[in-house]
Amino acid sequence: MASHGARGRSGGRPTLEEVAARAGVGRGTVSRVINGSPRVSDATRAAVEAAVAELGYVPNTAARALAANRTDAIALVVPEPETRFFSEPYFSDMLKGVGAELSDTEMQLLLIFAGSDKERRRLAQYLAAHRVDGVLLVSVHADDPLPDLLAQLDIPAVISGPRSAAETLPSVDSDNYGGARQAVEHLLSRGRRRVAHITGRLDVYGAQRRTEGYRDALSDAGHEVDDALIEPGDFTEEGGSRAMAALLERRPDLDAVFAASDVTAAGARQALREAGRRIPDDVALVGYDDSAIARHMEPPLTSVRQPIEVMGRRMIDLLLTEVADRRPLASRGLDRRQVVLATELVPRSSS
Amino acid sequence: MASHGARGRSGGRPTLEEVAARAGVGRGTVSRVINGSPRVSDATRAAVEAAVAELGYVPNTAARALAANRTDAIALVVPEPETRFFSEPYFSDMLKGVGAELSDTEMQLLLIFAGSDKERRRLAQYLAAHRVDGVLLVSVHADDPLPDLLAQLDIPAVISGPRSAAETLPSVDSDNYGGARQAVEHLLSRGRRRVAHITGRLDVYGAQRRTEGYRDALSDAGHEVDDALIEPGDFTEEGGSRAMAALLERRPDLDAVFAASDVTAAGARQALREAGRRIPDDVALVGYDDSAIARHMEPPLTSVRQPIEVMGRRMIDLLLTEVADRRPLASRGLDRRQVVLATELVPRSSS
DNA sequence: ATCACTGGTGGGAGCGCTCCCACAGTACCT
DNA sequence: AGGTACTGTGGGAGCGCTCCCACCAGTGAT
Repeated sequence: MASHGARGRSGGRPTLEEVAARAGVGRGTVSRVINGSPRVSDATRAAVEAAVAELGYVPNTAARALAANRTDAIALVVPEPETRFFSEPYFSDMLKGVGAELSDTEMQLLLIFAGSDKERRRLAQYLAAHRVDGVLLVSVHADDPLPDLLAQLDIPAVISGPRSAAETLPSVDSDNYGGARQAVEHLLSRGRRRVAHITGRLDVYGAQRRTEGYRDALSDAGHEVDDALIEPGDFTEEGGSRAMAALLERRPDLDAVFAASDVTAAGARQALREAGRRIPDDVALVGYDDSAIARHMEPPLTSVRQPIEVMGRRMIDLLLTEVADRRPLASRGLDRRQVVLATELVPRSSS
Repeated sequence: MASHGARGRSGGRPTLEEVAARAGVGRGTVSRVINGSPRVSDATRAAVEAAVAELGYVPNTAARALAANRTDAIALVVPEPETRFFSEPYFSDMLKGVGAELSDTEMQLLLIFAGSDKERRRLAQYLAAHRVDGVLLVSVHADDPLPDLLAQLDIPAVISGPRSAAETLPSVDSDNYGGARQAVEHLLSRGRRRVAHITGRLDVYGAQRRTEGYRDALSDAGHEVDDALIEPGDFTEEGGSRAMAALLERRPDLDAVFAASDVTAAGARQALREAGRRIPDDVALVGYDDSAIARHMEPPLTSVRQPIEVMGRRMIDLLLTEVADRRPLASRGLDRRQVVLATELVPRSSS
């Protein structure tokens, strides 16, 4: 853990100037070495590195930020209360990917919750102060003012889950449409014929796409799409349960359900059980997310897995590119950088 | 969200200087107003505030940090991989308390994971660069070098869960000893006579205290402490299960178990069930933490609840005091600031 | 020998603040 | 009238970097 032996006189930490003196070079040269500029001779570089090691020099971030007008920090903004953040394995996986991708960088990651109004005001203030070089936005609703604020402040941002087909921000998403198709095609291949669908919150673009995937998978397979087999949910367990009850009432002959999330599926399972339907014997059930819930459900739930960790990594990729492009005067806005990652169906005994 | 209307010429954000010019005062005066100094006349203050609002001025944190040698940020350091952090509701509750207590402050909270060696090296570097004014340490093992590093760098720190009775750092903890006593006394009051104990990791001070509480509760009630009824665990489910099996083999007549954590209790329950013992009929079970596991267990688990959110708040209290004391030359080291909070037994049907 | 260059280097200027000293103004004693 | 003690204020001097321009060899072409 570094040598903290020798120190500058004033009892404080050594400065660039002191390193320069010790190495017998100028300030500029030390700065070049520290920042890995190639325009330094090997001998000089070695001398500077020795001085750095001897003094235990660590650059002063504040000074660097002031002089270079950058912070070397990016924020992961979660517009939800802490509680949801922790309960959803989604976030933890994403954070893992983000952390991994960031680990060979100098960038520092800040985690900022903006669930309450108060927290959002603080965040706005924080961003206005340009305390981060870029922002990672997760689970943003279509009408959130945050993306606009960021654009206005000219702060690079990447969003996970575009807000619409016309998303202007760089984004990373999984293939919601394709994932939904996989789920429905799987059910059809198992011989199911009356496949119902409980949607997610339809103000979330990804949820819309899943519903579209459901429709297209059915019609492409030569089935007609029966609107009576579609019931809106809201990604919650209660919503799933309520929707399932409604579907059973309307179409008691259904033999399969594609739920827009695992949590929704858990609610649906509850309603099915109360109605005396067996899973998968009477009704096959497929969820979305492949979360812990899916593995622990009774019976284990077939689900569509998203590569969340990879999504985290790709978001960092995009953001770092954005940040780097911002340094000189880069041309932006034209090339929409939207990444879409493939999903995978994980079959279990619920279907 | 602030007015971002008028701007300084250079296209950039307005500076102190510009605010001063606009308000017709000097730089020093604006600085005083911004920092809430009382040595400013009301008229001047009003003029400055107006200028600030008109220009949408936001102080440059880097400049402030450089000039004032502080960062207005503190770090919550978690020496565990992300995964554990997210799975334990402990952390989420603590974070809630910390966030709440920090919300009427200018302080920014950074969440830093230091589970791997690589991450720890980065953290050391980060701390050496003095990028935070203080550190909150959670779940630190007795032999962790982190506290020493912090002391060496002279960075204020507060620890949750002292490393030993001789802890030198300010700390916040719940009353592990008392909590254990509550658990055992509860079991005795229910008529149990052969109360076993599965310990936590005994290199964790809190776990030791729980075991001491178990012993003292028994002997104070006039029971002899039988070492054959004590089996070491490690806070994990497997550990709990293994320990329970060992106990059953050694003392098949036991009629109650106090487990050092809910997770341990979950493991014990498994082993008891496999041995054909009914809970609570044959064996009563009490856990520790009152986590979600306790509520969802079958049967629901009696457990000892710690006021984790409050602990988070108190940690911030202590840390902010430390940080403030550090500004002038305060006398430290003498008054050990150790906070211990009371626990509460939550009885459920497992006992 | 002269004139380009080019890789390597030193150091001034400045980033936007806070700190602190100096000073004007007023008030209240001797 | 002359001190003494404030309160409120302006502005110089940094904080420790990065940026950039100037400069000094050396090298090869003319």
